[in-house]
Amino acid sequence: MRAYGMLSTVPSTTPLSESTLLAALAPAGGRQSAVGDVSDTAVRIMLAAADAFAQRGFHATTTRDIASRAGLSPAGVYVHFTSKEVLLFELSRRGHERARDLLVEAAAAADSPTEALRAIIGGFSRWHAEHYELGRIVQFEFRHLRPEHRDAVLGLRKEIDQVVAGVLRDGVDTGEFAVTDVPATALALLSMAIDVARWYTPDVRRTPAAIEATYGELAFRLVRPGEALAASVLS
Amino acid sequence: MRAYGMLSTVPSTTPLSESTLLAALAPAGGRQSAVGDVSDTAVRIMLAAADAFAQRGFHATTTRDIASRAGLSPAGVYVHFTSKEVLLFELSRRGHERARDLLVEAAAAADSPTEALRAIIGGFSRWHAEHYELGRIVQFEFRHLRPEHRDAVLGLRKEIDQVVAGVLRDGVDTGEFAVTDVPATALALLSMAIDVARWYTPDVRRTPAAIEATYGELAFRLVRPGEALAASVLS
DNA sequence: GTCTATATCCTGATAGAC
DNA sequence: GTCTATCAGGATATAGAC
Repeated sequence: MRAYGMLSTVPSTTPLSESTLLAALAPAGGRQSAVGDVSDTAVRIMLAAADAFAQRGFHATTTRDIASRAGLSPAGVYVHFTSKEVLLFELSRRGHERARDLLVEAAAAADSPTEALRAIIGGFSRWHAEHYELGRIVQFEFRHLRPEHRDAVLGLRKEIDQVVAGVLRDGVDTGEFAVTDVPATALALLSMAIDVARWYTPDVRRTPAAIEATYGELAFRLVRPGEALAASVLS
Repeated sequence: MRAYGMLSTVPSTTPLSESTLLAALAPAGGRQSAVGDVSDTAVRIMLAAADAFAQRGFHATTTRDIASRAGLSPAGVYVHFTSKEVLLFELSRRGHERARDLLVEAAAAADSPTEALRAIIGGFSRWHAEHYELGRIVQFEFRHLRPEHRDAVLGLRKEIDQVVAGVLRDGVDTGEFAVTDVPATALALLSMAIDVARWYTPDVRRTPAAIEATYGELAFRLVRPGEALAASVLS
């Protein structure tokens, strides 16, 4: 994410425009089944669970719910996932990985910290709208993971933090940004994007594309230098 | 919230510095019992439920959990609240009312839109840290309310939105702010503050007071005019 | 790999004594 | 207003036939 322009053959908008939950679960180059190395039935179960978890929450969702949405008997789920919590973990892990990949790719493809910031915060916000179901699971069902699974996901969350903080530091170095507290600003930027998953529904008037543009712009406003500082940089 | 300076005898920091969950549940002038018109036992139950709901979520909390934390038998709860969901509603309603009151008072006590914005976003953020338990219930357990209770709370949420949007419009009118999309900016500002309840715990290094200062400052950065616009206002 | 059937335990809420 | 005891149903997960 520091080598701006080096990977610019990867257009930053392509990975951000996928619109199905299935796409959000799939790794970038997956091919064998729809989602990497798992069976189609397992994918059907994950999609059913994602739907239910996002709609009602982890603990309000029953294994019978998931099974019947996936067209299976209650017992059929356990051939593919050893427990309901493991199913949550799989969704959470894949969702975090996908979100992180989007950020890393968008940052790498940008030609400047300003472009990178717009791309990552705009793209992250759009992702939380387009995939608001998976986004809710990733962001709001986290605490229902068992400790070992929580720890695994925490590592991915730190990577996401680091992408944002890295772009901010780069922009401070080039003078494009004036940020007094990089970790706090990174956190606030992520908060704006994460919260999209809370309020967004397909009924809402704003489109994911509009959200991308608006939040990319708001992100830049939050870090741009003020009048005095801008003047000193320009002189 | 438009009569800046009219209520400046009410210091804006007083309502923001209360630090117990009990204080967050109490209406500003309540006196009879600790929390308005309800019995001490009902308050004990609400505190126990708030603790449990914030820690584990509504559906993962059992009525036996709540009862034992409140020092009651499982049946004892039902004398004071007719169902677990009604208990959630009471917490949610009181929490929303308290948060709204803080915003309204902080906005009214400020001498300018700039001060008002710092006070409401800083104060709202601080509230979500100091009362992160009630904050989580208010912000993240909302969907587990029954439809009629959700509707009641939705009205309060709209009032909160309106306070923020009103301050933004006032600042645009005076030229202190340059905001292209008031509803979107109000939403993003609220997102920053709301998300504090998700990540804050007492273990975290930032204090609620530091969060208030940081987020008040970030809020202003998001709306301040750019160089060109600032110059035209000053000339 | 999927089913039917079921074990085992837990859930929200209530009945009725004190 | 609080208790003990309990209802009636639902929860996750497993056993064993096909």
